Amino acid sequence: MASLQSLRGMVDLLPEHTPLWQQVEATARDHFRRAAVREIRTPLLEVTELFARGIGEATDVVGKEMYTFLDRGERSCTLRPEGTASVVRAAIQHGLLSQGPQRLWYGGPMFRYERPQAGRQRQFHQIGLELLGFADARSDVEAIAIAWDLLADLGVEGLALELNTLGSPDDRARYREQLVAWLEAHRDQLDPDSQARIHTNPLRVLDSKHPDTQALLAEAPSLADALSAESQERFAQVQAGLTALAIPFVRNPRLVRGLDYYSHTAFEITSSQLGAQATVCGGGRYDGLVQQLGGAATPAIGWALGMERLVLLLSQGAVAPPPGPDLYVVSRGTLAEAQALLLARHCRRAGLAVERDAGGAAFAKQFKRADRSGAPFAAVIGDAEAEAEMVLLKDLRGERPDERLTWEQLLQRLAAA
RNA sequence: GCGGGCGUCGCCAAGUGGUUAAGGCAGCGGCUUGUGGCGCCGCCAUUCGGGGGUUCGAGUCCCCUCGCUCGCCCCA
Repeated sequence: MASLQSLRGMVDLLPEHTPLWQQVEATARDHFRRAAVREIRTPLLEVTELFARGIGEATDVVGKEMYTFLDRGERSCTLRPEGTASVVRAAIQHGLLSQGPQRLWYGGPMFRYERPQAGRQRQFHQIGLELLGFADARSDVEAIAIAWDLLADLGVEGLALELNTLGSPDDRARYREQLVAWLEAHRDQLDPDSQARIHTNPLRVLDSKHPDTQALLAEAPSLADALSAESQERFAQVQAGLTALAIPFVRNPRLVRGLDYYSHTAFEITSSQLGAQATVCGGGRYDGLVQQLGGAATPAIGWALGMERLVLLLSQGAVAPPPGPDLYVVSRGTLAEAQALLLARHCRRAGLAVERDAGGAAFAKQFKRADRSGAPFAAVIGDAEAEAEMVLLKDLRGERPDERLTWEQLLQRLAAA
């Protein structure tokens, strides 16, 4: 085939699917508005170092999934693989944080060079929340609640909130040492992937899907035991807060998350109906990131929600057929066709959705197209109507007889319909 | 990066080595030159993702390649 195609993993969203996306976006916007969260938009392209430093060199995202290239100035640029690093960078760059805590949301395409599969594309879309400058456990609860309520309001069912704590950076460092030592001692019993991660990303080993490794891990030192009293108390507060809001959750001690910047609360909202890529929304606390990217030490929590996966869940229900226009204008004759364009504009200015037949076709054909457009009414202008500056209103769905009307009468009739 | 499945018209789809590649939907034209939804008639793939090979002969067999898809990995 000589014809051009979209790049692998880059998906077109066709007109029949955009209404559902628009509905999700509108609902999300409304939830953010009600939660006093403001939108921020950042570039799709950033210097590579932002992600290398922010997400972590050892992560899969940075190590093998980034769209990175040299621009004409020989700078290494990367198409953003996630949103948080960019938002934090922008907040630092523009001094947002010196104006107090920031409640921000963002949305848009992200890029990860992976093998596509169900619920996974190379260009995909996220909506995300970032609460910058909030340290309290209550902000963790609030962030999660915003995601939970949004999903519930959209009518997604069968979701599970999985919750874990990664502890403070100190807890994590201490635990990491214990874990590495233990993994080292059992190296030969681990699967190859896990062996490779012992030093680069030991916590990820805990989440290995390998059955043998998983069985072995039952003996490993647990993160929970390494937590300081403060971290434990903090985690208890988060759980109590969720319980107070009647948001059900499941503790998952193996939930680690792939990005380096997380600490304390980590969570995922999953659905069993998504196939292998079950996470709809994932996030957590990242108290160290702002500082790591050159800002003042600032606690923060956030999450990102995968639009494609969410839409996948939503479209498992019945999809409403796209609405047709309010009016379809049919015309024949030179004068009439000129008037049809004027009439269409007149009605559009009055707020109606109007489709005008390209004209030229046989009259019968035009009515056929009018019918298929889904419009409830057709406005007919022929030579006779054009001379008199009238239109014939035809009821395409009901039994009402044709009416000969002036343009203003037409608008009134349609407004009443 | 590694496995499995698949690739015939815009969509669905028959066809399993033998002359001209069914059919349905959509589209276009007509029956009906100012009136649609139903019906009827006609048109709509020199070609089976692409390239090689086997054969007298290939959409049908073999090889390579590209793409789609599901899974691993990872994550939204």
